[in-house]
Amino acid sequence: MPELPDVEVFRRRLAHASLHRLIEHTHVYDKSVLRDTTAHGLSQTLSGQSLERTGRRGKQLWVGVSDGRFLVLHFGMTGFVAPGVVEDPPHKHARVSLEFAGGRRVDFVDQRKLGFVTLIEDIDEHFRREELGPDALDVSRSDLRELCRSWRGGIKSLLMDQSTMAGVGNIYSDEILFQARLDPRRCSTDLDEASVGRLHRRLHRVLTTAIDRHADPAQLPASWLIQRRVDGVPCPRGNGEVRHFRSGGRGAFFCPACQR
DNA sequence: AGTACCACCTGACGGC
DNA sequence: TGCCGTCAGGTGGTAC
Repeated sequence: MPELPDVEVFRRRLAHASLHRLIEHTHVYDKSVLRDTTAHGLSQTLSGQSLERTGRRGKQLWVGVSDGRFLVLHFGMTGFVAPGVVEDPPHKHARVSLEFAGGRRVDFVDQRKLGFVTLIEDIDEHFRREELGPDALDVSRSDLRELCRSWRGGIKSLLMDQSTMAGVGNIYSDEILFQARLDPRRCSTDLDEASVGRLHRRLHRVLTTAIDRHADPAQLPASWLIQRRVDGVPCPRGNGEVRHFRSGGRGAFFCPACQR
């Protein structure tokens, strides 16, 4: 689930619940989500410190620790941040939780364990090593024009490639292409200037609107494709029917009548 | 360079 | 009720 808007919501939630509070305890319920660190290492680093700032690049959330290091969270398909209080039992699928002075707790929950938690020294080096492109919200129209020109594949795979731009996944790529009225299978080099302009505008508009609505599909406009991801249902514009196809092993949806 | 396919995990759902 | 196959919004490796 978690794409850029979801992770931005997690970031704000985490910041609200945890910044500038002393970390008293670190619990690791499942060490398989830890990358390049151990339960002991994580606890040693975090206990007695505080979290001072938060940031995000694409789908990765980073947190600046008071000792100068960074905690980096990735949510895979099923991860999220769940704030609470220490008296409450941890979430069923909590893998790591931090307890703060004053009684608050934040759980890193990840049912399918496809996400990770790591501790790193240098955030820029981390993103380089991950080969993460610029955050999708930082991509300018001319950047996008250049990316479309140099990418040899389909437009949907360009949007979803995290080294090209970071943050867009399967769901939001379909939404952006629906709103930009572009066939997801189109080759990116074929896009004319007007199409690149629409794509850029919708890239930003979809992501920022989703953030404003707390990345909650139920709160997103009915004119969006997001709640009509079913083969054969009428498209939100009433022009045609939503179609399902496979794109790189992923289930993708679009409206052949609207998207060219 | 880009794509297809499998794997990683767990759980939900439909069919029988 | 239970077993089985299939599917799921992310990503990495490998083979083409």
